[in-house]
Amino acid sequence: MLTLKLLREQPDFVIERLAVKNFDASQIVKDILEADSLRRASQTKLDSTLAEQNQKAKEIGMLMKQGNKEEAENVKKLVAQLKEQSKELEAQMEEHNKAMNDLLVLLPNIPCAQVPAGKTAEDNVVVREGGCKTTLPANAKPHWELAKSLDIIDFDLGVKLTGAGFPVYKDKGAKIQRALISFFLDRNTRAGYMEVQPPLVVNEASAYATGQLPDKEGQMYHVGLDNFYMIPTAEVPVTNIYRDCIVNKADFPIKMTAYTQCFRREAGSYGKDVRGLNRLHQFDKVEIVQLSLPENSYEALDGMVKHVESIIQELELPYRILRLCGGDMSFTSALTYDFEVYSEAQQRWLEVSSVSNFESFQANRLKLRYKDDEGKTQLAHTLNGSSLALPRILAALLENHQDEQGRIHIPAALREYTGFEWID
RNA sequence: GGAGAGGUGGCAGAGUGGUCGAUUGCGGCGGUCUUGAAAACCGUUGAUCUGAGAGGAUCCGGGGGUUCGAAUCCCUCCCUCUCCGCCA
Repeated sequence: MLTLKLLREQPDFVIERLAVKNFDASQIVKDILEADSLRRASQTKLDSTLAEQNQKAKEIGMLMKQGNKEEAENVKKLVAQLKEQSKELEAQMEEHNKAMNDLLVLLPNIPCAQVPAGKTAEDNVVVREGGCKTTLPANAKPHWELAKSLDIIDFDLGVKLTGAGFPVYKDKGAKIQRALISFFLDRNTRAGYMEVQPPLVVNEASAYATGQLPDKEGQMYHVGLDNFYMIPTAEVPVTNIYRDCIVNKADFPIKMTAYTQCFRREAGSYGKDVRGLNRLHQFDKVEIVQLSLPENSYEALDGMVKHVESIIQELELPYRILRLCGGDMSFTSALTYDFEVYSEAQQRWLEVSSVSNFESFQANRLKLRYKDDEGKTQLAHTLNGSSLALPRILAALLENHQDEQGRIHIPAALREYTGFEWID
């Protein structure tokens, strides 16, 4: 959520920047400012009415003590009138307040200056490419075929147990999952991220604070009996650790990493883009989260990008880093870098990580703040990224490290975790 | 699942109808002392909204009610803890 302060002080700037996200904010901004001034006007009136009530109440107390009952009764009548007025004013104020908030949540985060204009994924800017170019055998297969022939991931069995999008990992398939999780967590903690193990279901307040509610309700699994939501990403519980907190300035940056399973309903998805491991209802991901002072958040973002890059390099995968254009960015992000790994077998780039700076957009809803040097409360910045998501990394490993016999060669960095060099 | 207790400022913990936004302790910050630190002592220290400011308003789990006046009384919902039961 954008801050009201920004909208009040620089409405034209907000409109101009949101245009980069192809969002026409002019009407909404105008309506918000109007609701805001109505709200303030009614609050001022309400406050002075209440102040008068408070004063009269004290007066009555004094009169009662002095035994001046008659006068006290007169004042009581006055207060009764004021009370009616204030009830009306309060209702007015709440109405304007609600109108304002309803509009406020419609505005996406403003993209930072580095965000390129553009409408679709085509307009994203390639920052750099790297990693090991692989030359695949002529008979290279997509990962779902490899997984089947090696019998390490059983999609059909998952359908039997649960449904599509819930694969069963078997044998070395299960082992490599565990290896990847440990490998990622170790790399992250080595880079200064504290490992946390949060709950996999959260309450409404948490889902609201990171922005999954109210608008993305249909994308989460909901445990109706207890009104819990299954987390779509570790970002939700981990970022919420600092909900409603005023953090000591000296404690920044706060760096956390968490492995969790993630649950996404992915309603409406279909087709070849979702084949195999490309899109699942339940998947494993290791997330990194940073809470930062505003002045340091872009430096922190660069650090996260370099960190994720180093892990992909260790996995010997061909990759590229994209700076997302305005049209392809998420609602909440101010700047996003996507990592993609090339799948020769599928002839396309697969997104394996997305690293974003949300500036104060998330912190505003979270009420995550710190005291600046003047003792004023300020919103912190939040950032997060996958480091990394398992299914697509596994898909990329299978496809890029296959040989002509359909065996998979495990990259050196992973072998101490897997305990084997080949999946065959 | 059954029974009971309770939700107050960063934490602990008083407060049961009016001068309570709230005693006190710890922690934090500033100072005195010290070569420096500790200890001791002194001072200071909640958030949000509103206002140019002085100030004003709101907040004692959430919502509603009683009252001229509620942290305090009533209703309701939520949550936490303890004991019993069940159990990885």
